[in-house]
Amino acid sequence: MLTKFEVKVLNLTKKIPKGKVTTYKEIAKALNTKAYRAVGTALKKNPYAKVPCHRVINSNGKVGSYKGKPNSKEKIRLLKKEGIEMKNNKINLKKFTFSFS
DNA sequence: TCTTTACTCAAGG
DNA sequence: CCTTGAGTAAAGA
Repeated sequence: MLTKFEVKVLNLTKKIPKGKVTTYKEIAKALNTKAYRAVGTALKKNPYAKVPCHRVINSNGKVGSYKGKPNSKEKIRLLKKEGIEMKNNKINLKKFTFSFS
């Protein structure tokens, strides 16, 4: 059962274009809320294949967690494959952060 | 840079 | 009601 909040989060996350990444903060902002943590909670609770959770990272440029593990190598590698440049496990937010309108 | 603390809110117990 | 969580920001060391 998905809540309204989760639907919003998933919807936005699905809109993330390839080669781009989004931060939890941006998503929360797009939802007009401050529930940064709730965003992450919603993503982890919804193993929706259509949702590229791996494109959602922390505002500090780190990938944060994925599949319940911090700095998941898979996530990093996948992002890198997407075309995201990285600096010692950190992503260039300035270039690859996608902003919602 | 790292750690601690405070803030915040949804979900689960 | 209390704890947890895929966070963020500010402050201190």
